[in-house]
Amino acid sequence: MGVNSGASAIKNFLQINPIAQNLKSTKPNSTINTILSHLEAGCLKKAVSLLFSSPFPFDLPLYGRLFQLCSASRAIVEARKVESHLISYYDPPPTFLLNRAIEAYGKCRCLQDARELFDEMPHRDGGSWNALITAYAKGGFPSEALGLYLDMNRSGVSPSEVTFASVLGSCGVLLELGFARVVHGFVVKLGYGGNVIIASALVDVYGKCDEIVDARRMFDEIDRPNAVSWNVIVRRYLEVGDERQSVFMFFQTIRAGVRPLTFTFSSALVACSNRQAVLEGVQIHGVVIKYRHEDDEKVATSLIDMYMKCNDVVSARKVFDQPGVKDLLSWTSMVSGYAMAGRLKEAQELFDKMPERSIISWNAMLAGYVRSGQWEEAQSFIFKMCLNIYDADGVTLNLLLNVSAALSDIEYGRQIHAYIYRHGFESVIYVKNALFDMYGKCGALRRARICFHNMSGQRDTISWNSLLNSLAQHQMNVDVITMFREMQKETTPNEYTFSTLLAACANIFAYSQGKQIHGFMIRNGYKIDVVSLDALLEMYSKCGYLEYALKVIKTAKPGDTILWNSMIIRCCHHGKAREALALFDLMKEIGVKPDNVTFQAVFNACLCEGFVDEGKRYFDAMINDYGITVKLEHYECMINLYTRYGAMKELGKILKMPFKPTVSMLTRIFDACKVYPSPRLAMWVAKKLNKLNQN
DNA sequence: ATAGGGTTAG
Repeated sequence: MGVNSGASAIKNFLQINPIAQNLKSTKPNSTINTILSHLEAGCLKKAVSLLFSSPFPFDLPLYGRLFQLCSASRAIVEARKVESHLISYYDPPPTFLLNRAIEAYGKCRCLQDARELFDEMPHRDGGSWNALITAYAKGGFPSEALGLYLDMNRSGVSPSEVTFASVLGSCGVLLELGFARVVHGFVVKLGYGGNVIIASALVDVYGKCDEIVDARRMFDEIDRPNAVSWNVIVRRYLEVGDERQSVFMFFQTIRAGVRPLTFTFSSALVACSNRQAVLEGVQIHGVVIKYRHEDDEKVATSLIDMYMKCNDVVSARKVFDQPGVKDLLSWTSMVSGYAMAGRLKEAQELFDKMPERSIISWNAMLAGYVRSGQWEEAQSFIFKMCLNIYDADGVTLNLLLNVSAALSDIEYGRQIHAYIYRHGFESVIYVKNALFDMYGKCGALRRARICFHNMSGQRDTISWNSLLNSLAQHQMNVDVITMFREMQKETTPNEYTFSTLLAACANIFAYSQGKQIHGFMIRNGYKIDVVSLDALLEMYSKCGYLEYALKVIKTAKPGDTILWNSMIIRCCHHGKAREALALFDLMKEIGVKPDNVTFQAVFNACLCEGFVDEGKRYFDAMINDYGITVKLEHYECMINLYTRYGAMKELGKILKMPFKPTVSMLTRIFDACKVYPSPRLAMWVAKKLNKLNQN
């Protein structure tokens, strides 16, 4: 070991041939002055190049300063030269300076150099261990860092606060909860529990390991949390999905009088977007302005994102149009916002104007087309994309697979599969999931089965949901229910699982299974969102248990008008118009606001049972009490009602509508006139129809 | 003569 290190080669050379020590410079002071003036001018390279024109040792602080500069500018070549000079003229060189050298190598990500120097040091102290452990931890080798920490303990060197900080960071990366707990004990034993940096690191590890309660307990133990501590707790709450607490802790930061970091703003704003909490988002915007962060691109990006995800496009645009916030990120965010809001024209326009684009910008735009199901547009966008990018990533491949699945284009899907194989994306679980999903949706069940089998050992909830979906899509309803049992042996279902499952139950009228699933959801505390609630209603209604569905719908949120609408429609399908109308009354009682679709459904219910007077009353109420603009569809319903039951007088009145009657309306009126004689109306409609026929 | 914790667009 160590033969490849430049520094050690020179050292070996000097040991057998120490001519350097015999050289004498005529003007040592002039050399050092030139070096200092280069450093003053910020020119590290020039300063270092002059080192060896002085065959004398320099003062120790100069080496220290040089190493620090090398660290800061990641100058590996210079760091090696400084080390050479140091070990040439000091024997032995002071340990603290070699520690600085290890740090410099670490910062330059030359872990090999750091390790060799460490191994060859004649005398090591705790600082040397710390420098190397930090180098590994920060250089992306957390397990090596932990290994070194164990070596350190074995060699009898006591860890310090610095050691613990790095070690806890590595535990966080590796999700080594057990290791972290042991370290925590040691921290307390050595009396470092009050150190805010270590305490924050502990909060971070516990949070990352999903132990948010312990994280919070640790946080509460900190005497005076600083900006980083607050940042950590806000972030960790966000990442475990407790957005409410995340936002709450953000405002606590302000109350504690701590100025939040820009990162903290971003986290809190993401938390707001996830909860659609625009009011809190606006408050955070206020804090942004108070702390003069408005023109920080990163904060602005988070603001744009928050407003976009809360459907406030105007405010998002306002932030974006502020001077000085436009960068790649905020452009991308804006495009993504438009795209995800389904405003693809605006998204594409902005995308075309972007001064530069990253793969994420391309993905964002494509995701918009995919989300809105605009497959043809997606295809032509992909064509352009292929000509312009060379760095497709996992997300790109996912989207491409979604497109080929939607178009059932298995040929294209296979090509993407080949690309995935060639570029080593096969190990990425979400790419695999999308691939499997594609084969399933294209009906290539044999290929899908192979994919699913190949994924054994790393299948997650999404893989299983995909399987259930593809079975459901092929009407294999019984298999959906069977495979759900298999799924539970391997992973836990989520809300999406249940909507598929309940739909399968509904298709085969499997009431008892459906009911069991409902019970399962309740027992296991799944939140029943609009989609699964709708699936439940559908299952109970289809299985003929309307009363039960009615019981369930009362647990819906007042905002979910759609659920009530589809429930009213379902009642009509079962010929239960009275129940449908009762539902409408119940809506009023509970405070659910009906919309135009609700009234269409209500009119249809009246049509089923021949409730002409009620229909007219509801129609008037829609206009006068609810202020809903009457659409052509509503007139259609009313005309159906009046023609079917011969309410010719009302029919005549309603025809003064602000729309041109459609052909089907006219035909229906004409037919009604034959059953319920109404000469004037007959004349009017005959004229209209004739005119149409002539044209 | 010193080190250390947090990382933001799909």
